[in-house]
Amino acid sequence: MKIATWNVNSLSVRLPQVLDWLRAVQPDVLALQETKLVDDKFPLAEIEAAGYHAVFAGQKTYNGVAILSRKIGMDVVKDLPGLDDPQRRILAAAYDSVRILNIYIPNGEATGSDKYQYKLGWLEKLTLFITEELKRYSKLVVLGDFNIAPEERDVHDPVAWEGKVLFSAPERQAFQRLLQIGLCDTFRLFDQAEKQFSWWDYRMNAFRRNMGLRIDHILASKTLCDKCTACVIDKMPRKNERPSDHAPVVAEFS
DNA sequence: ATGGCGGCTCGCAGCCGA
Repeated sequence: MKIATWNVNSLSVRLPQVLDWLRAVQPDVLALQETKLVDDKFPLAEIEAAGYHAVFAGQKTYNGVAILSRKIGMDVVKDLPGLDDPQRRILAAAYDSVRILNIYIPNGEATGSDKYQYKLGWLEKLTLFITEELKRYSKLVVLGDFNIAPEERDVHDPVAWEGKVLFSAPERQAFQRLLQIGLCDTFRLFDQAEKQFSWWDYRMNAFRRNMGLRIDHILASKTLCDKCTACVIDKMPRKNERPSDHAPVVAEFS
């Protein structure tokens, strides 16, 4: 089973690239973030024509998440329990015994800002929700745009980023808590080349200079980590004309 | 120190992202 995540930064702009990528990579599940589309405008016909089902939770201009899948999703959840939040940042669905939890964690703007507090609160509620989901599903995948670089090796310039949003201690601790409650970072189950990132700023030729961060992740429960055979970042779509600033991440399970 | 790019909108300037 091939499971992927991609922050597309507008699905209406990136739809042709997503369809090309589905054809080339043939994932069983693709979790999308930042669709930036209300549900009425979700391109369901094009996605079904490509051989995929879809569940989606959209809003205007910002955020928006979707899961494309070969099978039909069941037990769909679109809200983070305990948080009254109009922002569409979470989408869970079950595919047979495999639970997929697609998340777009808030950016946080800057440490100390209101948005940073919102991010930390969101992470607390997320941790509680995952704890409950693990009780219901032994095969759980939590994937998406985490907006957290977990370790120094996930940052092109850790000295410059020290204490900054996306790499601050409270955010990294929240990420570690997700590992403590029973998830593994599938990317780190395998030997990886150095300086592997999933996001590069559009500015300053950051992609060409590989000035990036690894902030898009695929975490899995113990049962699935034992079955994980690969996890890679696919940089090819970042080389497209009009690319998303994020690259897809792909994990495979036997 | 700033803004740099790209996508969005009750749009043509200002916001947000990371």
